Amino acid sequence: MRSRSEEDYLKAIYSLSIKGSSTSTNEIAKALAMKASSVTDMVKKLAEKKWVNYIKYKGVTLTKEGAQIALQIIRKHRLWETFLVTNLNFKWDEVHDIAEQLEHIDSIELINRLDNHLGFPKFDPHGDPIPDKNGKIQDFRKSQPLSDLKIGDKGIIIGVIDASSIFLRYLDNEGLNLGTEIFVEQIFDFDFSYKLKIKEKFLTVSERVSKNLLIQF
Amino acid sequence: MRSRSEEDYLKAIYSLSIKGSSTSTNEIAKALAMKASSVTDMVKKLAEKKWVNYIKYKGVTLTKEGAQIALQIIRKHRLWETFLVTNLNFKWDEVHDIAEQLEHIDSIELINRLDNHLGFPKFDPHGDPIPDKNGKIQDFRKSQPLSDLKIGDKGIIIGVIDASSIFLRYLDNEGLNLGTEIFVEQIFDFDFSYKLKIKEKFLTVSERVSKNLLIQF
DNA sequence: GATTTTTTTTAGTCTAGTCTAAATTATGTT
DNA sequence: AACATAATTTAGACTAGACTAAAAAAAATC
Repeated sequence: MRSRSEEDYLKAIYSLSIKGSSTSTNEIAKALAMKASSVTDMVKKLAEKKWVNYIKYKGVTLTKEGAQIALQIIRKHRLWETFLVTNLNFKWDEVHDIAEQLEHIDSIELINRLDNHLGFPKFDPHGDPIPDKNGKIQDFRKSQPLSDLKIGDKGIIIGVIDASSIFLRYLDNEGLNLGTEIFVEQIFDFDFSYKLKIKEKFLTVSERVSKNLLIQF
Repeated sequence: MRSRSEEDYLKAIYSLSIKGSSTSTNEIAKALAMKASSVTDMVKKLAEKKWVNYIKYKGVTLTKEGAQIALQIIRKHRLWETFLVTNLNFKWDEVHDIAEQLEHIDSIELINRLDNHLGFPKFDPHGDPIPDKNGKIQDFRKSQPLSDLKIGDKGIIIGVIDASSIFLRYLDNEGLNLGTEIFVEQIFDFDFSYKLKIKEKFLTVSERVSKNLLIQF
């Protein structure tokens, strides 16, 4: 069996290793709001259980088994978040702390039934992918029309709904290309036009455009 | 804040004090599968927090506050059990261990929303009463038609669904009165008639009768 | 390449919650 | 009431998981 603490470490290491391959004890300490010395201790224990590879002074990586465990915890976290938002009407920004507790409930049967109950969702309310029971995740993220974003949201353009050449030419002309990162600076109430920030420059687009641009968030 | 361990103790003391008023450390130890010495230690700590009254060698009782906490944990336990059975289709005998974990999730908002989502049930799938958010419990238990009982179940007759005089006369004639204790000896598959044991005597009633007799279990 | 700074580990301490074994108190029996 | 037995508490030890302070290693700077 795994302690709650061990699970927290594995999850943190997983998240950190998305960026770089190897993770330092210091980074883990920062992520978990702990001291580096505590991390060293725990990492040794995790290494003994074959959940991480650890070389003194050289950092930590997850083993296959460790990554699998981390993915299952993330699966639980995201399924619970989905449950809280879709069934209990929480706002998506209120659910993190509760899911942080629920993710440690130990029952595979429970989580599979919850998954089924929710209709096997592929993404959680934040748009993050939910690993399936084998730990597989869909590595593309959910997209939504720009018109669904709110002030302060950001994302990357990954597609269009209206694929007419006239629209595509317009986008090209304005510098709105696949992969362009946008930030919603302002939304004007009177006509729902969007003021976007793109690489330190500003651009305002109409409501019509906002409804036809797909944003990965 | 309360530790999981403290909560387990309070809940155990509450359950034990339903029977007698004061509870011994030994009883608590038995209930929690621990040693009496461990219980003594914890009980002292609970006394310091004013959750129990404790006099050396004389036993333990819950304070008002301690009882209130225990009731809230029981509330969580029974609401989660209800959720597991009614929303996730678990059998009523599969849910205890999972609810034992879920009852420690710390969020009042969560449990109130769950309560609302389930339609403010007054009894859990085992027929045990669910305390409301103020800790109030309905002290009569749920009733159900005899036809919902299984072999080996027992209960007391507390009412009828069909209140026609012809049915009531039939019951009276057969000795089936309010307060009569019945035991389900057998259920015949071919016509769903019920063989009941009543004070060492046997009586078989039809499916029709079984659907109209309310049993408190 | 030597030295300083930063990162990481080691060594020792602390707390919560458990245990065992011994001591103490209460209870039951004659 | 005295003694035997049972229940309870105390004393001391252990583990997990955290911490602080000091030592050691790695990285950065000159």
